[in-house]
Amino acid sequence: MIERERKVRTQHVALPRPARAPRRRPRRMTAPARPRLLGEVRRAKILAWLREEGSARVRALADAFAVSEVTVRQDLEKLEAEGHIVREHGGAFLKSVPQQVRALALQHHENMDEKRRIGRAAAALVGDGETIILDSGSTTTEVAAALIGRRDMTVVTNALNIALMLGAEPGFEVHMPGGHFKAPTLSLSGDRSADYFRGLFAKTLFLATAAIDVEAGLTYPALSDIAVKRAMIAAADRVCLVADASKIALRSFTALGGLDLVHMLITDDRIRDADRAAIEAAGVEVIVA
Amino acid sequence: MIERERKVRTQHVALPRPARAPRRRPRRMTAPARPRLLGEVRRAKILAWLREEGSARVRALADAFAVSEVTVRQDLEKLEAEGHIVREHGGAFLKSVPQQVRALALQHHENMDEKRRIGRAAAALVGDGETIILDSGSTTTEVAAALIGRRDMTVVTNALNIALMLGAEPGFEVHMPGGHFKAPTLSLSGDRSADYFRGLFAKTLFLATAAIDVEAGLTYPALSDIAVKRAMIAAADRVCLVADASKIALRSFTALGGLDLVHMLITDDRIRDADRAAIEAAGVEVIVA
DNA sequence: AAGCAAAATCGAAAATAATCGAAATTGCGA
DNA sequence: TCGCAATTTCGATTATTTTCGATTTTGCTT
Repeated sequence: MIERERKVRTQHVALPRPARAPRRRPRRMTAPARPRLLGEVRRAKILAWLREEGSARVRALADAFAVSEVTVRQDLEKLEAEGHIVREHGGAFLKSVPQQVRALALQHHENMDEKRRIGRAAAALVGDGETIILDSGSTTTEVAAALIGRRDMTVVTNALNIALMLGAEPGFEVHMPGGHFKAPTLSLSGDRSADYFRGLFAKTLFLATAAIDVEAGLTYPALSDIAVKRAMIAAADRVCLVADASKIALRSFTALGGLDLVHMLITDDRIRDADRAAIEAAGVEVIVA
Repeated sequence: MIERERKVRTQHVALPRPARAPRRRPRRMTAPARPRLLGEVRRAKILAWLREEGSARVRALADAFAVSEVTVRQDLEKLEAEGHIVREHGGAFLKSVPQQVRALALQHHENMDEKRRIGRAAAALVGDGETIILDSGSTTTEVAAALIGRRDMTVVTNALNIALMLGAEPGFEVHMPGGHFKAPTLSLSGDRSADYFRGLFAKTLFLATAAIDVEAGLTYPALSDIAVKRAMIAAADRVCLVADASKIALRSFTALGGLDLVHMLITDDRIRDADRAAIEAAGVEVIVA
């Protein structure tokens, strides 16, 4: 064990330096705009850590990246200035409006683990800078949560909780259709909602559903949602259904339409082989998260 | 009196696990099993605990997070000040959902007492069964809070927090215009918001403002709100401005129009006599809450 | 009800930990 | 070698948490 003596001046020569390779960098004719990007890399990693953990302590970060706590503090200061994080005495954390808002959606706390996986898989289909439409629902809320950290996204959603979650994030533009507010789903619906989507185009729609059935197609408990969902489908290039496996081979009250309306389904691994085969036979790409 | 073992400070100095980075760890004899949580994170976890259990005792929280009971109390005090919980002798419990949503309106926790009085006075102008329009803002949020308990109300609002508050109440129909979501005010704005009000009529509009001035009229910090507010005004029979006295005789960035747009102003008793006289001379009925 | 003891809270000083400012040091490229 | 900018060091400052005694509340017994 190395004795931690503070007065030794030449201590640094013995320090382990895992990051730096002794290889010489080839000389460049054009000087790069940023001579040092090591700092940027570290900051990006700190941000990644924060997105994973939610918060970080200055000392832990200093240890992890083998830099002084002062440097970490400067990094955090920069990240804070960019609006990504909030700094506090012992470290920093992400603005967790999302956490708070996620708890707002009262019902449907079942299958959360599957829904989270589906959300991550769905988010992987979206690239930075795209425009997407997010339906309301607990699964689509998880899609929204998984999108946090993206840049230059434009999101259109009829779900108030999703708007609140993403609207506070830097790099997100959030738009909502108007309509009649329904408390159980925290969503807007009605004819006026549908009108909003006229003349609007998005790359991908993540659609929620109450029940999927090969014969009945997509069915919903309430009539009023149907118009909005039709309008959303019409406005999107690609329709991606997100639904956990418990909804497959069920029927609800009113039908939106057949499976030919959607291009892909993201679900979890509890889907039965027979169902999967039938859905794929209907021309829908099935992704198991 | 039971002596609890709290003062055990110096236990084993040498941990069996060899430290990966022997960089520098200046005198830390007492290594807590888990690094202490960030204050904000701890408060978030307390909130999560409360959402799970419904209530919590100070002693249990102190044990769970390995902090003193005083610290827990301070945390609870903070959470109470933010409007999330209600504190009582042995611990704390969660507020009702509408009350929590009220706390969502992030900024402007100033002059809350005046705003609450203004809200109550404004609500007194509204009868059961009427249709009203509620602008976004902290004062209009108080109007909404004061309306809770009414029957057969129809409310049109561009404020997400108001929609969430009232939408869950029985006896309330809530509609929202579409538009671009702005996080600081939790509101929707833009041209599409304005379009929504076309062909819509309401008895009373409760309008918020950033600044009132007899000469400059009503002024706002952002241009994008103006269109929505104009449309709201056009859709309402009676326009009722709600603003605490600190906003009187100020000017903001862009003008909506003169005081002739509004029929009444509800404010608090800090309004100066001269201002009141000037506003009344402009044809606006002034109500002091 | 009234009284009493245990438990919980409050206020403020003390202890601990983290931050800030500014000078000194280092790494890297010209 | 120099220069620049990122990083570190160190003392002073600031924020947070704990300690401790006084006070209030609660729960129980009479």
